[in-house]
Amino acid sequence: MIDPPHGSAYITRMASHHHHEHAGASLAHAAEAALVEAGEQWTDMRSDIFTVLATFEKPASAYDIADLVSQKRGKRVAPNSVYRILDLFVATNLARRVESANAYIANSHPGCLHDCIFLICDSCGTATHIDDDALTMSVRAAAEHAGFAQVRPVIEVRGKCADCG
Amino acid sequence: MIDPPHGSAYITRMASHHHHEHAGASLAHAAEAALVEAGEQWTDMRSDIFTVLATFEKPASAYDIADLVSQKRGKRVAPNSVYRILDLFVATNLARRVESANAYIANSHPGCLHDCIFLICDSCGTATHIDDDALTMSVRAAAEHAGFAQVRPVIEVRGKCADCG
DNA sequence: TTTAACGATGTAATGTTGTAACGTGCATCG
DNA sequence: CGATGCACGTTACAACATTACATCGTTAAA
Repeated sequence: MIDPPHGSAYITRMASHHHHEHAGASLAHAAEAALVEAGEQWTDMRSDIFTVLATFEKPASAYDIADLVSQKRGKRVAPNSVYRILDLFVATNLARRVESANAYIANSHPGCLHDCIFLICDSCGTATHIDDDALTMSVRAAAEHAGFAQVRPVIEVRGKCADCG
Repeated sequence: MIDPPHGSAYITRMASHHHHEHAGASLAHAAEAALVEAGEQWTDMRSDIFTVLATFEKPASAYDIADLVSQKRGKRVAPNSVYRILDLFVATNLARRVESANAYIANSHPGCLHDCIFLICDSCGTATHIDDDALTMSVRAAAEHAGFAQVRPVIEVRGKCADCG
């Protein structure tokens, strides 16, 4: 039940700012750069998994990814392998886990560290994210004030998105 | 993957204030009162499940509860039955789901509606909660500003508690 | 008083999410 | 060459959650 969330030694500081919202190939390149920067390899498998994750219109479960990558490769890829790589992605900030959906989402600006706020639509399942450092810092501060250390905020909002109104 | 979180028609407004932190039998009584108030029955099964949940020192999974209640009754209680009742408890605000732990926790002041902030220790698994309406209202506001409606904030912080420092 | 309806719980099966343990292939480097 | 390390494969299983349907007891209608 204790579920030490995929933390790591990789992420150590809050990045200073400037957002490039990447998409498609550009995002994959940014991801590759970030991973290499972290001293990890950008393999075909990792590339495929990242692409599927980034292309998926909603938060993707490990099994969603396993299925799609299996198709793409014409060979079964076990969930196990997907989890390994997702854990790496989360540790290196290439992806985020959406706790309330047991699913993952690609980070559209890797290299940029935030406590994201995710908005997940209960109707269509899509997720968007907000960056509001003032808010997330307040949450961190509140937790630290309560004696917590090494805090990792999980801030998600379930609801109905504008489209599903 | 879409995971419309155990919402319901029961909870419709934000309560005005005054906290009584209940414990033990007092809490069970408060829970019973709240459930009856909501037009539901306070059965033996519900009582047993609530007691186990309230007594459990950490967020309890449905299976944790199923095991303990089974012991107590000397008869197997299926997870299924536990989930049903947990869903009811969440709907009536007698309990909360801790999304990042796939587990549940008793509400120590049922009848009092909040967006709780949970602090979960990655070492010992215990959870505490903070009520900070200013903060949670800001999160709600941010989500609504992004076009979301019927929002249900999920605010949890993983970290190391003071004891595990 | 039978019987219909309903709510709560039981039973069984199955689906989904997540981990553990161990094996294989391949590159690098002494 | 052989050792090491890393990525990935394979198998099995554990943990979490839902579905469909059956049973039982109480209440309400006929």
